[in-house]
Amino acid sequence: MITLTEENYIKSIYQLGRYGTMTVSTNGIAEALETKASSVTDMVKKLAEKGYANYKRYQGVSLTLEGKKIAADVVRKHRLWEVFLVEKLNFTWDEVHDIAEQLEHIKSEKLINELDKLLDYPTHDPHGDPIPDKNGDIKKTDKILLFNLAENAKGVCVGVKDTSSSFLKYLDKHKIALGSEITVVSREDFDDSMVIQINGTMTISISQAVANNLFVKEEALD
Amino acid sequence: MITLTEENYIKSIYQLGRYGTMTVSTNGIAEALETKASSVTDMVKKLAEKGYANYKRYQGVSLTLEGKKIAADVVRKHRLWEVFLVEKLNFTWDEVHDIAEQLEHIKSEKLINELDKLLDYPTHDPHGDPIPDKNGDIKKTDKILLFNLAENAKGVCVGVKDTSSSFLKYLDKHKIALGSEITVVSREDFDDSMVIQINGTMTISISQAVANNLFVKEEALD
DNA sequence: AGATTAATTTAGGTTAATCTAAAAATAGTT
DNA sequence: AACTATTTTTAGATTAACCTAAATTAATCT
Repeated sequence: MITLTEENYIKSIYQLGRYGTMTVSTNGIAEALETKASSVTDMVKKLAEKGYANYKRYQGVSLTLEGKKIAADVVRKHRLWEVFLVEKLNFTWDEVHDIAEQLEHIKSEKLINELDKLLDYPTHDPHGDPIPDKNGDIKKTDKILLFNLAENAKGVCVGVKDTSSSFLKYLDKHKIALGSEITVVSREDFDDSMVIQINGTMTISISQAVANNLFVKEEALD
Repeated sequence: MITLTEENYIKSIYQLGRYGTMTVSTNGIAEALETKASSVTDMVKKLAEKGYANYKRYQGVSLTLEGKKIAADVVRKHRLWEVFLVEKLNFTWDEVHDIAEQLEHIKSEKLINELDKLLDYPTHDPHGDPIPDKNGDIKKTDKILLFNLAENAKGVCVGVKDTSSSFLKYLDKHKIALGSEITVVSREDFDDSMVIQINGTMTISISQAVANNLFVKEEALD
């Protein structure tokens, strides 16, 4: 049996280590989970004993195959619930994270499969993040940060890196949503800000912080 | 802040004490929660300290107003989720209890209100139990046990007392569901079994155990 | 390479929720 | 009313998850 806390640690290791492939530091986990490094050491030992993680002291942690399976499952549930909240219960994308954080731990295979069906098998959550399938596989898209688009280049908004409520509300305010077409009108060397046009209409100036937290899929120029 | 465990104890006290009005015994709670009486004593003290329960040693427990509010809220969530599982996710009434037991602890007022709306404000769960409203009030129906129906009397099935999977599957097998019309054809003094007719067609003999776990609303005779 | 800094681990302790076994209070019975 | 049985409570331990402070290992920088 796996506890809720263990699941959260495994999920963190999975996400910090780019879907479980890389090795993760004790401090990194501690920061992500808002806990202390010493607590992480304890837990990581336990996860290793249980066969969910590979761990040698001072060498960082990674997940075993079994650990990755568990992590992908939790992430799958988290993201499906987020879709549910937005699609069926009128939540906005900045409201769903904390609730999905609770719902991701509900245990029932039938529940999650039926939810998947109800939502018509979505591939991405409301923030554009991919939803792992039943086997834990995720479809990778070739998204890049808006910051890396050249002047005059065009892209479609496909995701956000920062999912904080304040950032998402900022995007809402400026009518930037998943699917919006963004054109880089000009870039400013001085402060790395850029002027962009949204869906061919509104033109605004955005800071480097914004451009570095918005994923786009680049489009061919006309 | 209230913990998951505290919520479960409060819910038990609420349900064992007929929606929080009566006093409940330590052993009763222990049995309901499959734990030991000594654990119950500890927890009940804590609940009293926190203002959720009234407790004097050796005198049993009851809920304060605040405790009742919390309990009703948990029960409301449990039953709404059960409706959701059956109505939207193709679950049968014998499958929903354990999952609702997990879902009832999810904390989000908006979530539960939106769920309520999605389900079109149901008043009863799939087993016929009433769903408390936002204020914790429940609509009481004048249901009686099938066992208490006289010969030739008619009733409509409105609920089950035993919600175990085996009992619910028994009912499914004999095509007894909420809303079914049941006529008492005859009663047997010897073993307290009775012969009933379901929806004017199928006639079967049921044991006292069955008749004592099925709630009906009596109908006037023709 | 040696010294300093940073990251990680160990040691020892705390809290919530549980348990067993023993003691105390209540309830039931003659 | 006294004795017995049952229920409930107390006392003392255990486990999971956490913490602080000190010790250790690794990384970085002259």
